Amino acid sequence: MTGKRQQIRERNRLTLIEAVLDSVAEKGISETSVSEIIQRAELSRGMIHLHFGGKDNLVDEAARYSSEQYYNGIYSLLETTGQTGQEHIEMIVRGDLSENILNKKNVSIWYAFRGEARNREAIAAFSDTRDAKLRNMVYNAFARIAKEAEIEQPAQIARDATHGTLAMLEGMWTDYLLHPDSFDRTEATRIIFRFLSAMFPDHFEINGALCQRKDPN
Amino acid sequence: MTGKRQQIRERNRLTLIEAVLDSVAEKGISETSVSEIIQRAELSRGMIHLHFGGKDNLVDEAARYSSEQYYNGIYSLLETTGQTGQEHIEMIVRGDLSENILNKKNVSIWYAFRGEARNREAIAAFSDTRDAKLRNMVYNAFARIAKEAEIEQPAQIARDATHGTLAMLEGMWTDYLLHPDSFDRTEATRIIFRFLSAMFPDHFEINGALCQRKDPN
DNA sequence: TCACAAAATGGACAATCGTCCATTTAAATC
DNA sequence: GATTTAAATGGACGATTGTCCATTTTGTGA
Repeated sequence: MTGKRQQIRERNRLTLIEAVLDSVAEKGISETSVSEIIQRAELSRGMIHLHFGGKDNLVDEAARYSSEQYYNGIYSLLETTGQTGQEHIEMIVRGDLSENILNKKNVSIWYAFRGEARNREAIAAFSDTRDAKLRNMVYNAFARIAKEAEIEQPAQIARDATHGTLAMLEGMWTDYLLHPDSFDRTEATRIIFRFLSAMFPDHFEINGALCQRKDPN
Repeated sequence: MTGKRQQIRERNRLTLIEAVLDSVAEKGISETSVSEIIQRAELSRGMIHLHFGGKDNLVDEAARYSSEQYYNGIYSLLETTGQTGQEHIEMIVRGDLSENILNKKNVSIWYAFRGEARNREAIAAFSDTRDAKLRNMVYNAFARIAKEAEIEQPAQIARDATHGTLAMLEGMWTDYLLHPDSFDRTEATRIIFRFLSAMFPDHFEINGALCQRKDPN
C-alpha cells in the first residue's frame, strides 16, 4: 500500500491541476494567477513551487492532463463499438460531439490553451503526439471503407476523408465555442454524415453508419 | 483637408492597434503588456489611456480591427469572381486558404483572441455579426447550386453544405495553427472540393468549380 | 508672431504578479 | 512515545502590472 503521505501529496498535486483548469475555463488564461489557483485549491501559496517548480510548469501540466482526459474519453468510447470501419467513424463523430466531451468547460479550456499554443511549445507539443493517434484510428477506418467501396486511389481518398472529417469536427467545436447555447448537436452530426454519405453512399447515410451495404437493385 | 493635428492623432491610434496585433502574434495575449505595446509603438505610456481609456479597450479595438481586415480581404476577393454559385464558393475557399489571409501572423492573432472570446464579450460580439455576413454569402451560393441540382430539400441541403464547408475551413485553419510548416494549401483545397464534388457532382470536381454542367451522356 | 488649446509625454502610484524560504505540521520510523 | 524527515504553510521580496496626471510639446487661429 502506498503511504498516506504520498496519497495526500498526489491528491494535492491533482487538486492544483484541477484548480488551474477550473480557473482557465471560468476566467481565461490571462486571469489565472497564482493567487487565483491557490484560492480555488484551498492550499498554500508555496505548493505550486514545491510540486511543479513554478506556475508555468503547472499550467503546462494542466494542459497535458486536460488533453489526456479528452483522448481517454474518445478511446474508451471506441472500445464499445462494433467492428466495421463506418461504425468506428460513427462512434468517433458522435463521441466528439457528445455532451461528455463537447461541453462549455472543455471547449473553454481547449481554446484557451490553443490560443497560447503558438507561444508555448510545451502546450503545442503534446497536443501533437496525441493527435496523431486519433488521426491514425480514423484513417484506418476510412482505409477499410475506401477499400470496400472499390474506388480508384483508395489510400488517397482515405487520407482526404480523414483530414476532411477531422477538420469538420474541429469546425463544429468552434461553432460551439461561439454559440454554445444555440448549437445543435443533432444538426452538427447530420451535416457530417451528409458529407460522408455523399462520398461513401454504400457505407453512410444521413443518420450515421450503414451497417449492411445497400442492395444495389 | 483634415488638419495635421488630427492626422497625427489618427496615425498614433493606428500605430497602437498594430503594435498590439504584432505583440499578440509574436508573444501571445498574456505577454502583451502596456510596456510591450508602447515600446513597439515607440510612443509614450500615457497614449493608451488617452486614446482608448485603458488597455482592455485597446485590445478589444485591435481585435475588432483585425477581424475587419480579414472580412475585407474575403469580400474584396468576391468582387473579382464569376457569376455562378460554384464560382463564388471556389473563390471563398481559395481565398480563405490563400497566403494573404491564412498566414502565421493572422492565425496567431485569430486563435489568441478566440481563446479569450468566451471571457470577453466584446471580442466575441463583433466576431458574430461579421461572421453572419460571410455565412449568408456562402448560403446564397449553395442555395443556387442546390436548386440547380434538382435534389429534394434544397434549402436544407444548402444550409448543411454551408455549415459543413465553413466548419471544414475552420478545421483547416486549426491544422495550419498546429503545423504551419507542413501544412499544404493545395491538399486542403483538394479535400474540400472532394467533399463538395461528392455532394454536388454536377457543380464541383476535385480541382474546384465546374463552370459548365457535365454533359449527362 | 503670439496666445490658446489639443495632444503627447513620462514618471509616480498602488496593486498585483510569481518566486522562494524560514518555519510549522504531521506522517513514518525506530 | 520519541525521533526523524518529508510535506505544507504563509508571508517577505523585488519585479512588473495598468492607471493617471502634472508637465511639456506642438499645431492652429487670431
